[in-house]
Amino acid sequence: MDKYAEILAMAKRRGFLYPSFEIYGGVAGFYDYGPMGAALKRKIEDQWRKFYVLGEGFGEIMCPAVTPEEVFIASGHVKEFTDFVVECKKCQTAFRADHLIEETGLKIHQHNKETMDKMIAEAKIKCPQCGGEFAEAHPVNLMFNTKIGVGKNKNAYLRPETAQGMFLNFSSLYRHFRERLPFGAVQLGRGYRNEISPRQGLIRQREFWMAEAEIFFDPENKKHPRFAQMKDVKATLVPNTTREPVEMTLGDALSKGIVKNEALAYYIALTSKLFTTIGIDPARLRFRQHEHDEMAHYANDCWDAEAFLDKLGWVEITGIADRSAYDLSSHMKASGVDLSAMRKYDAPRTVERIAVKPKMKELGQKFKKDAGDVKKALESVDACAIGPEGIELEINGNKIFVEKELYEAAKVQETVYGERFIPHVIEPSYGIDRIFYTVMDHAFSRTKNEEGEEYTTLRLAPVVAPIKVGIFPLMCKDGLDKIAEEIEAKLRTAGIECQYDDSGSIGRRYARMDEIGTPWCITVDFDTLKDNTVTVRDRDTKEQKRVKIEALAPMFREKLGL
RNA sequence: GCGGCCGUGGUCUAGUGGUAUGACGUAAGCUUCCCAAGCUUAUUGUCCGGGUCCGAUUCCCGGCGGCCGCACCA
Repeated sequence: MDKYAEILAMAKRRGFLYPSFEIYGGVAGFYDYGPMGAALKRKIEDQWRKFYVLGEGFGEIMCPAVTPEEVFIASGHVKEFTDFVVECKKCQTAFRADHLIEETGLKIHQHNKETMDKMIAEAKIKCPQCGGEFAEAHPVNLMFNTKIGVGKNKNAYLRPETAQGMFLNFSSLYRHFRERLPFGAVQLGRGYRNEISPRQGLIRQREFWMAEAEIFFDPENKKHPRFAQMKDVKATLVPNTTREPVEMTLGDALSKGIVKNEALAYYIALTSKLFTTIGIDPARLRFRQHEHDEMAHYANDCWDAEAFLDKLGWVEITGIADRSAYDLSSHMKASGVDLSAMRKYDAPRTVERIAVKPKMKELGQKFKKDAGDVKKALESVDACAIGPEGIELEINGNKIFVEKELYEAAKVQETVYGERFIPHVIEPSYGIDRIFYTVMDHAFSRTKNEEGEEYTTLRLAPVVAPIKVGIFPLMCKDGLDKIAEEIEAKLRTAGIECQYDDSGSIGRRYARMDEIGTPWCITVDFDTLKDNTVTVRDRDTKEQKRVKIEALAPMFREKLGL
């Protein structure tokens, strides 16, 4: 068995992961977290919250997964998540229609079935594999489709990312954070993608957990107020220019222009620190800049955190993207709601501008029910758009001309306190399940004991270990088990997860704890009866030392930083 | 989605047209037991559906799942 298979077998045996719906044959792309897995996952999430909510002071929000269609039309996901696929009639190989067409040098102006079929037919594109004819294109959308309500219902999708929730609530969040940038909102929840063929276990699921932060910046100032604290953090960077890994501090990366702005650099450093804290091996972690054609439809720069996994190679576990103003602009346009922020001037400014005052009586007679829209458009028209004979406007997609008799244009003086702009967004987006698997993979260690048997230890960082302490009576005799049970109760009261075990030999019990990554084990032995001490055994060094029972809870709390 | 290989207790595995082997694990007990010791006892299985057959875990078909390759992975 390879290490990947070993980890999955162990994960199932020890209660970390179960294939979902197993008694009905299972469904690919879904996993259940067992008691150990759910605990480990939650502890990873807790550390993430410690960095983003406690450390950064961001606000955690929770939004529905079921999302009406217009949100994803505006965000671009309906279009970008739909691929047209064609299959060869002869050899059945499937290709993306747009890729085939673009390879011939043609440009696609409309992403629909008719255009794709027509272009493939006209360009006489044949199967690159066998030269066969293609069948008609069919759409493949990666979002789960559903309906809201019965009868007159509304099209909806399960969200493929949690980010949209932060954008939709931008105005409320902006007010919540007292209208000062930068601020961040975060969300930890499930996302859904109807993958065509999910494989590789937790790495590509159809329902998965993500932890996303959207930090809103003034585009003129993508500086991070606490960058000084991060400038000496080292990370392995792979820029898209050289494509060579280099280890350097984020301060250097920024001054050399490898990372474009302070905000991106800050979150690369923060991610590196978070991952080290939860036990990801820095030697198997790198940050790779996306190639220009690799970037998502919304991103203008992106660095992926990639972890090296046994068998799978380098796998993306986090994306840190500069989404610029893409999302807020799109939603502003689609919803008609203002999602801008205000950049206040140090002192109010007096400006002179030409204001257009519509004459409503004439306007009403000419434009009837459109008059209201015309009035709005006139009032916000730019001075340079005013022609000698009138103003050309676009109302609901129609070009109209407003003669100069229908309004008055006059210079006015106004006090302006600032200017409005659409904030830019830096988005660190963490794939929790992938991080979970990385933590398992990097902690998993196999050695041979003296008898040459394979021995598994999960070297989890104590902060994320599901069980912190195993408690064993050496034997169930002379009240040793009673004492052990009392210690268990005491540690639980002190907030330390522990597990009592009196089954099998002492070595077997250590082995069980080692396999689920428990960092410490306590053994109550016959000396305990004499001097009230127990042995505390360390998972990684296997060293034992005697500790007074009363000293146990404070000692573990200190080790765990509680 | 397509093609290839595969599917036996919780895990790994033997084997078979006549209800299935072993190991590990797990549980109870014995053993002053500190790194999967030993002994006794218990425990659970042929992925699902259909077909052929007196009889299918085995042969055939379909589904589901896994692995590999192609495609996909904003």
